[in-house]
Amino acid sequence: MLTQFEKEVLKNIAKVPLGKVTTYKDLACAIGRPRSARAVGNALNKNPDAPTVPCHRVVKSDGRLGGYAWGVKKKIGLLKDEGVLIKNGRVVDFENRLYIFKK
DNA sequence: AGTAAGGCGGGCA
DNA sequence: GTGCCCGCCTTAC
Repeated sequence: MLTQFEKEVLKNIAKVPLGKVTTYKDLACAIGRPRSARAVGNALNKNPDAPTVPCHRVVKSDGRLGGYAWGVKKKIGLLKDEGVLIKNGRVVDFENRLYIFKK
C-alpha cells in the first residue's frame, strides 16, 4: 500500500514530459513540501514500478543523477533512450531539459 | 505505541 | 569542488 505522500510524488512525476527531467526539490515543492526533497527520494526508493512512473527522470537539484534503486546504470540507460544524455554522472544541458511544475 | 536508524537530497561553510 | 549539518518520511526494534 502506498502512503499519501508517495501518491502525491508519483502523481507529480507522471506529469514530467518525455525527454525532460525534474529535480527532487522541485518535486517536493510541487507537493507543498519544499524541505522534503530527501523524503521524495525515499519514496522513490520503494519504487513499486520502474518504467511505469518515470522516476528515472528525477535528478538532483544540481543536475547530477542522484541514485536509483535499480542501479544508476539502468537510470542512465533509460534517460539516454529518451534522448537525455548523461555526461560524467551529470545531465547534459540539464537546465534546459529541466521541467518545472506549474502551480 | 514510542523511539531510533536509514535513505535516490539540499544548502551553507 | 568537497565536506558537513540539517530536515523529512518510512520502516524496523
